[in-house]
Amino acid sequence: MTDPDVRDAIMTATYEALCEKGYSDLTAQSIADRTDRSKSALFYHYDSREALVAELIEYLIEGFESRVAKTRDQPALERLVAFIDWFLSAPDDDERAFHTALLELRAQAPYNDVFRERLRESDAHLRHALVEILEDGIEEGVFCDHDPDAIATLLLAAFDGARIRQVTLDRNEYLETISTGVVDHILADVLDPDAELPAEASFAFPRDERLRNDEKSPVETATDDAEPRDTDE
Amino acid sequence: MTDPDVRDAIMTATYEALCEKGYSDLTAQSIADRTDRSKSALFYHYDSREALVAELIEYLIEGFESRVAKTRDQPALERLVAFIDWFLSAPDDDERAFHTALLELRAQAPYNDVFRERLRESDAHLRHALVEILEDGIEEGVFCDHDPDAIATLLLAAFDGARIRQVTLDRNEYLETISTGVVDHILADVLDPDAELPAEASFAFPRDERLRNDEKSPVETATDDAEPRDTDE
Amino acid sequence: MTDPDVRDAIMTATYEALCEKGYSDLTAQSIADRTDRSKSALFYHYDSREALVAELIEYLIEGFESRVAKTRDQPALERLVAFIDWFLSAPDDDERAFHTALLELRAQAPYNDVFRERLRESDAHLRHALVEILEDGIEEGVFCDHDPDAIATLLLAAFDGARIRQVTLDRNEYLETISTGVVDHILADVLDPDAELPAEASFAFPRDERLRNDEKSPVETATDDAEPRDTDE
Amino acid sequence: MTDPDVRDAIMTATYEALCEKGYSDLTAQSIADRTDRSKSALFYHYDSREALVAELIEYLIEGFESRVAKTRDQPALERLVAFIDWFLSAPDDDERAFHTALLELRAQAPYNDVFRERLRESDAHLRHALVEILEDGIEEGVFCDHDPDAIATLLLAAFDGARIRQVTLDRNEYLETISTGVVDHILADVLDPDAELPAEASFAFPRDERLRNDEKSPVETATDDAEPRDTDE
DNA sequence: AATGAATGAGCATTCATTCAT
DNA sequence: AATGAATGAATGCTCATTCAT
Repeated sequence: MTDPDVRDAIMTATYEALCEKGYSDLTAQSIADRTDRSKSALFYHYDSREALVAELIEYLIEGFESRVAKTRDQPALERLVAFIDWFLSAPDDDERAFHTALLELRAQAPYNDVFRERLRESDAHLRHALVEILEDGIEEGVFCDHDPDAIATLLLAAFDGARIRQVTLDRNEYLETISTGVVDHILADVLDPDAELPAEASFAFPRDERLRNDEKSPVETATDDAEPRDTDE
Repeated sequence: MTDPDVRDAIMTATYEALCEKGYSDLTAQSIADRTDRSKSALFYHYDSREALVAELIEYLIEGFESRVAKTRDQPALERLVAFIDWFLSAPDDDERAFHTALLELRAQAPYNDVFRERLRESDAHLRHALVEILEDGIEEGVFCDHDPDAIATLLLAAFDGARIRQVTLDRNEYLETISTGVVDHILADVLDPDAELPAEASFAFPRDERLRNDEKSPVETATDDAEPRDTDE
Repeated sequence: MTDPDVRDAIMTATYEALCEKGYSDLTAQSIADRTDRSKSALFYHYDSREALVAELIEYLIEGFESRVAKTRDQPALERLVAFIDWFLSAPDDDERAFHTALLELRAQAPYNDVFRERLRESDAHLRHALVEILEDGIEEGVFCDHDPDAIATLLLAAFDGARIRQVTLDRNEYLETISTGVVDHILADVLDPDAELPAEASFAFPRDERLRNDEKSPVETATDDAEPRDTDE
Repeated sequence: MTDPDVRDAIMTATYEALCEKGYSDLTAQSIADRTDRSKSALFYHYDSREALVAELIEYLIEGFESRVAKTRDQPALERLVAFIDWFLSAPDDDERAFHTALLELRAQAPYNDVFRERLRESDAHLRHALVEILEDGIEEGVFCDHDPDAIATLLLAAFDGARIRQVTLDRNEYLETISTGVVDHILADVLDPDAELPAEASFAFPRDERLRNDEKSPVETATDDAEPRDTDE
């Protein structure tokens, strides 16, 4: 199978191209451009453009898992607040671009079994992370007894709905309204009367370090030098 | 301006093509095929494929508005239950196809000013309809005093999040969980202690009659894989 | 046959559209836009777009003839200088646009019998006008005896060559070089030793008054209102 | 950069297609048809149809240059006569087709910066070749002292004007008249009294061997009217 | 492992022209 | 005399994918 370094390189390129172009404008060339390999190399390592993107979802899940793992030693309430924050605070440009592209990807899932399967897996991990927080919180006594699954489902729906509205309508203001609503109407019902939700997260849910594009190397777009295209002799 | 009958015909065709093909596979030809006109006729009436779709959103808003109007004489609680039902009950195949296509459209909004503007308008109408119900309910005394705008925003987020999960992950089960959660955790907080949410809607939120495809005339083309989209885009 | 006023209107519109768009971008619509009639009306009066343009050449010839007629009472040398001036002085923007478009038209002649026939006719008139000047000059004694036909042919070639270079290479400087060369090397040979070519024309070769676009009515191009194209409902 | 053989093949195909179809009927397909490659291959090597044609002009210039180089050892008067002959003798069908197409191209220059730039370059080379002849002639003592630049400009104008009339009006007879006129009225003035212009060229200005279409392989397509363009654009 | 070259299928859009009214 | 609506034919260009090397 593909060398992990090569995989990293291709996945990062795919991620960046996806963020910059969006899914429907994502071309094999635009991925290759962000790589020091050729377009053909992509197809050598992956069967199709679709497979490339499916693999990216997988890659992102792995990243998510390892980041969740890093926070497991924190108290449940802290983790919950960090999670909400991660989901519902106004994104910077890079995050926004990613969510935008991810939404496009999700929108393809109904037509694409492979994507759907990967996204289900991703959903499972996300839900699991939240359920874990809720269960740990019950154990820690900061949550009253409740059905963590059902609450997680409801929370994720609200979070997702917040995001889709923010991204598609360009309305950041919804995020805070929903964040407040979630706390007041949903979390209020599961929080132990003696516990209190921290007003602010004591730590930030970590970013995926593999995808940090440290050096914003702008990809030349005008004259694509991957192809001959000789204008002058 | 285009003859209303022609507009109806084109909009219906656009709607059907969109549902069957999805947005990214929506071609001018696929719309024309569902019309007794030629592809060129489409461009005679509308500037571009994009304009055609933008107009469809407008058309759907008009339909939504007139359907909302029809329910204004109902009591607030009934309307609320009907609204939730409309949003959160398991869709039939046609509805599902529509939601799927609509999600694709929304996913394009970040890249497309025209769509975004239309979708904002659509969002405003949807929110307004919900706010209206909540306000009427306060007046009728079935809701305690609260901020209808904030609650509407929260509800719509939860609804939308439910839908996107159902559609993209093919998980109908989420719908009911979220429906129950919404009622128990959000509506419970705004319902007047003396009032009770009907267990079931006494009327169904009406469908858009203009788009009822009575006769499922399968479009046939030579090499056309008549099957609704399947693999990848 | 078509009412002369209508013909004038259509011909003027054709002329203007041709100048503004060039021949290869000349569309029936662009002509109709410069008319208070519809595109269909054009086809009612003329068989085809080609016929429209062919008729324009005819129309221009008529104009040329009547302008030549106006100068027949002038002395040959004055007429010659005016003619050279008309041909070889730096054109203003409108003239340049016309010459540019006309060149395109001429370039189509090898492929188009109708155009070729009309342009031959036009050439004949032009040559005749020049020959007439030369013959009158011989009679007036300002030219020594020579073959007016041959000289006219040579002069027109030089003029035309000057123009094509000026227009296609955007090199106005060629015009003066050639003008001087024509006078020094060609006209010097036919001028009577006692006669002298005026340094400057005493009158300007007249313009075609029918085509003076007095009011530069800018044609709206963006949203063509000749078609429905309803963007919003 | 594209393999020289491939470039040759594509340029030859472009040349042939241009001659046969003319510029306004020149389609990417018509070029590909004259190649053993696909239409897409064209776009792999060149950015656009326009770039293809621009490159052809470049290619022709290279050819011209190398052919000029081959004649530099001839005496100036011989070269001049060969040059005039090349320009002003009645063309065979292939040459005529080429001049026709080239005229169309030149007619596009005012609208097309890329073409204009290339054609300016081409003009510079042509002028330079003529100036060189005149300068060499002065040095050789066969021309009296004169301004080679001005004379070259005048000659080229006359030549070009002769050609455009011949091509667009289908009047070969003009060529000889102008040829004679040029000799009698222009060259007579610069020729040294002791020198004499050869009545006939001792060698022919060479053809571009790369473009010799040895085997007239008629391109066949299903509905293709194989006949060279005929009616209107 | 990697690539340069090539390709075929696909698609939005334009436009001269027609025709019923 | 005139038009709005409609159309069919045509075309440049894109892109995932293949394959010989």
